[in-house]
Amino acid sequence: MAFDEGSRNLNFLEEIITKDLENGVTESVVTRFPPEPNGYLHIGHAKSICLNFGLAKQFGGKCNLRFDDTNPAKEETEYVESIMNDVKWLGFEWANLCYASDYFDQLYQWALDLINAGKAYVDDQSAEEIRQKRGTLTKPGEDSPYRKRSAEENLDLFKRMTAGEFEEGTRVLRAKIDMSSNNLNMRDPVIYRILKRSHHRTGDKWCVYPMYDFAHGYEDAIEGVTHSICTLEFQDHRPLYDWFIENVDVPHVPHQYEFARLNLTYTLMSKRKLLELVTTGIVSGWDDPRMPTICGFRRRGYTPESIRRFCKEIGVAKADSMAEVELLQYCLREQLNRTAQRGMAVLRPLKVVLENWPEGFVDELDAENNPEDENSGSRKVRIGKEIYIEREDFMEEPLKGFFRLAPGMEVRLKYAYIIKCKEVIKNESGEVTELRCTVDMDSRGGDAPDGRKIKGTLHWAWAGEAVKAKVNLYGHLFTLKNMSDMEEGKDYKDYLDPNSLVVIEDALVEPVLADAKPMDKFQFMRHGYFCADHDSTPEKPVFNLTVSLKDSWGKQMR
RNA sequence: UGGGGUAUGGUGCAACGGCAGCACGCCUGACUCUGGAUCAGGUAAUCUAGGUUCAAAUCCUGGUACCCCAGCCA
Repeated sequence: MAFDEGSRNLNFLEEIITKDLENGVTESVVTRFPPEPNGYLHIGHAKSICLNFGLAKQFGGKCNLRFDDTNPAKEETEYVESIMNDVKWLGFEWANLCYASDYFDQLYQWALDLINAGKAYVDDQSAEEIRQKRGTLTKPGEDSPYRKRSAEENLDLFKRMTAGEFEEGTRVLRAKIDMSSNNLNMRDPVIYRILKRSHHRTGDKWCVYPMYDFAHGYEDAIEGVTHSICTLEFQDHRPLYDWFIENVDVPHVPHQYEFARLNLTYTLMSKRKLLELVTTGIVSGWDDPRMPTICGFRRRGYTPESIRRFCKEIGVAKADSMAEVELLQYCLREQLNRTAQRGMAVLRPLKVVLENWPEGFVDELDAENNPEDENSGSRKVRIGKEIYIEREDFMEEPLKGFFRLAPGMEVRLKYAYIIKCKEVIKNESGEVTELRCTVDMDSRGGDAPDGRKIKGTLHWAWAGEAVKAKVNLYGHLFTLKNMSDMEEGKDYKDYLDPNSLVVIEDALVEPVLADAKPMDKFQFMRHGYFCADHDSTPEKPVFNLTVSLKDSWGKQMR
């Protein structure tokens, strides 16, 4: 029996680590999260972050944040800052902050070692020639005519490449492995290319830069990484990863393991396409609340806890899979229900006049801040003769099962009084513009003195102190559940949901909500969770819909 | 048509030769001053064909389907 009862139910990575620790393959665990600073982090990265930092923490090890900045053509400082910020926000601390570029000297030395050992050569072929001679999936490649160069000649040429003597694209350094390998990655992969670009950290020091396959394992070796965790598409690269490690003297031998990346319904995860959404102005920026970026989720009002919880709930395996956004939303609601301050906001106001309300009278009532949290206390809400209710809480001809307001029907105003609809006032075009109701003045607090049951309870806003607010209602950016199911000839832009953002300019919110500080989170009762946008002010409050409440009536209506 | 992977309810993950389980979703019902939350219940799965075994999701053999690989990207 390989495992006792206590070690059951581990995911495959935990199993590997547990075994390695038990068998003395390693004494402690070192992982790393290795983003390329060429874009913003998204929810897919969050899975990797939770795995790498989480595993290290779980086994008492360390996890480094390492920028894999080997391609100066694509990388920028703006991205490294956003990445650090996002990782911290998610709640993780790195043991060391590392950059692949810090290892360029060592990497270069190892390249020289490979050349000296006859295991790397300078190829003068063009990119096109190299591609053609690589062969195909079914046909082996051909050796380069430059493959047999002497170590001396290779050394000379490579040093001259490094000195900037040759133009970009004219020469590369390749590993000498096997042009007939079934694994295309082993067909003499390019390991250094000439790039006359300024690097965000090393400036103009280099004009040759290492390729990912060559560099990555060495970076792990330098940092003492024990378990180098990456996504499935690198499985074919593992023999190469091992080859580089085996063919020079490294301080430590790391191993690579692969897991299935996250796919999410209604969500695009491609860095390139996300960049395009930003640059074409389809969204307002990387942190548009509809973006699946970490900063997008943050601005949308998601919490780091909920994202971590989600990453835990989806688990980790090697089978391609598609997680449902509903699970993410569940994780968020689960937390916000316990923690979010409640408030009343009327998104689409309909005026209601309480006909028998004493003229000039203003009542003040207690309202719980959060019924799920007994320590949250209460606040005062005030009410007078003229109030507003939600337009959709009134139906002139109520459908079966509609237990809100309708002519002749009674309903309770949350925390306040029971009212009854007496009269419907419309404008010339037949639109309902105002309701005339009577109020049961003996029902203060919400309970009928005669004990009659009132099924419907509505949220409301008193005209005397409600504050006008802007509310952004966000939904899925795309209409397609599985974005890889796009029809032939169609583009992801063909699936944009025109209603992914609905702006409400004149919602009415109670005063506590208007006082919100940017990023404060609330439950707008009977609507959902909202957070104050980062440019919200008490004079002009702006709220973003984070996630709606579950709505069984609305579902029934659909 | 080469190589590398993966197949368990609608979705995601367990079960490591011994009663297929958990979560989300969905559907009932109870309760409710949020049609929320909560509570109780229900629905629903081992890709396929053989074989080994008292016993197979698990082991063996043969199929099938899907994903990845022909960047001087990572």
